[in-house]
Amino acid sequence: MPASPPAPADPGAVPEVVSALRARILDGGLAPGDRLVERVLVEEFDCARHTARMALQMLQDEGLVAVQRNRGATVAALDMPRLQGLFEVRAALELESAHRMLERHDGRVAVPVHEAVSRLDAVCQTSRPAWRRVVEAHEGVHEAIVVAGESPRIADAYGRLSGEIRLFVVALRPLWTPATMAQHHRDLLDALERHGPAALRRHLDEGEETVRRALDSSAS
Amino acid sequence: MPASPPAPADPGAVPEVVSALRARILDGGLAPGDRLVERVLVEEFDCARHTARMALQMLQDEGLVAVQRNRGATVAALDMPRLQGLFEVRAALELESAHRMLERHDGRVAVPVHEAVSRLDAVCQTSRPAWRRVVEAHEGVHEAIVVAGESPRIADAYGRLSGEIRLFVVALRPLWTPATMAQHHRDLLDALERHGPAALRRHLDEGEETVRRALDSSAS
DNA sequence: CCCGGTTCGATTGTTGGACAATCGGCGGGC
DNA sequence: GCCCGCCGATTGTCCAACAATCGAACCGGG
Repeated sequence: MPASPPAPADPGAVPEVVSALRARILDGGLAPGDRLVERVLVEEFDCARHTARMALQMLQDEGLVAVQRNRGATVAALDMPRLQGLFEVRAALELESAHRMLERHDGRVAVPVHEAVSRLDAVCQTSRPAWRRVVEAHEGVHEAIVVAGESPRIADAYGRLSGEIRLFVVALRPLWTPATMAQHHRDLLDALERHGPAALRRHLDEGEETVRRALDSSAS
Repeated sequence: MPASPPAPADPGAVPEVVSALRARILDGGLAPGDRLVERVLVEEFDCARHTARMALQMLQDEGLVAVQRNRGATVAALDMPRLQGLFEVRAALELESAHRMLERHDGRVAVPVHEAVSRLDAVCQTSRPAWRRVVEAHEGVHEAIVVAGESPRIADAYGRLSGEIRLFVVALRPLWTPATMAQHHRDLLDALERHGPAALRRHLDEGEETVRRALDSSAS
């Protein structure tokens, strides 16, 4: 008998559908506004309708799809109110995390956060980096800050936002070069140790404002 | 035809079960740790198993029940790690709300918050007030702060915590008299205008510490 | 007496199929 | 031209079943 069971520890059918759909949404295979009809999902993933329903429910909790009673589910639309609301919650969670991190490390930024910024830097310095890699490294920075706050529950809450956040950060592509991205986050570390969590607030506000312009121009 | 349809606008079977169960949990009809067996719920509420399942799912999102894969659902236990995690997220949301409120009102506390504190005061000054009323008025104060932050999405996130918060606040009963409750929140308003959101942090820390002592003594 | 493996019942996860309720659009009637 | 009622499509709920999984009781050996 093999010591390690070859079975990949089946987590159930629902998570399967959830992650498949999530991947498709984040990769752009499904555009915001697209309808998600249960019958189609059933054929697509060869599962029962209840399974598809449950999956849609989970994705709604993640903010990636919007379901309206008796009216079906659609891929979440990226409009201005959503952007603002998302960044408000994000600010609340990240600022508290930063506060906790700085409080625990005597006002210094934790090592993993420095490492994450370095990785972002490295990715951005390669010639013509894939934007996807940039986005992932960028996520790593903010996630590192949240984790450094040492509150598993805040980290959980933030994790449920991450998909939705990515949806918007990819919209930064036309306006931010990898170089600006890297520069902004190097600056952030300095400012954090110098001015405290308020620096992170300014950083997030800048990001939101930029996404806002990106949405404005793409909506026109 | 009557102008107003007598039909109470059936919101569906799931919300029915959800609110019934929520009420029972918050009123103490169901104790933390009690098992919630799907079959029993089906008989109890005369609904399909999937409906009960969905309801449990929703209540899990609210933090009132814990479901473990293949192991069923139980009423959420009030242990120390949960208390800490809950108050961490709560602090993040309330502090950001307070910050936004103060920023918008030139450093002053918004009127609805004053009114909420007055209501709490009034309830606490009646002779032998029902603790339930005190808890509700107390909730009103913190909810008013969150609403004054003028971020619907933060308010939503906070709303999903409110049931869980109430579970712990009722535990304050043995340690806080209505008088202390009222005093603490009158002081909070002063401190908020004087020292900013940091005052709210101290307020929440005190509350958490008190609940902690209550849990300690009740666990012994 | 204690310990390990085994069996068994209870409960959950998933599936399939069925039906009523609801929504949006289409066409007919005024 | 506008309003109203019908119709297809889709969702919400229910019923019934089966496999997978877990916990606990059970049992035999040390």
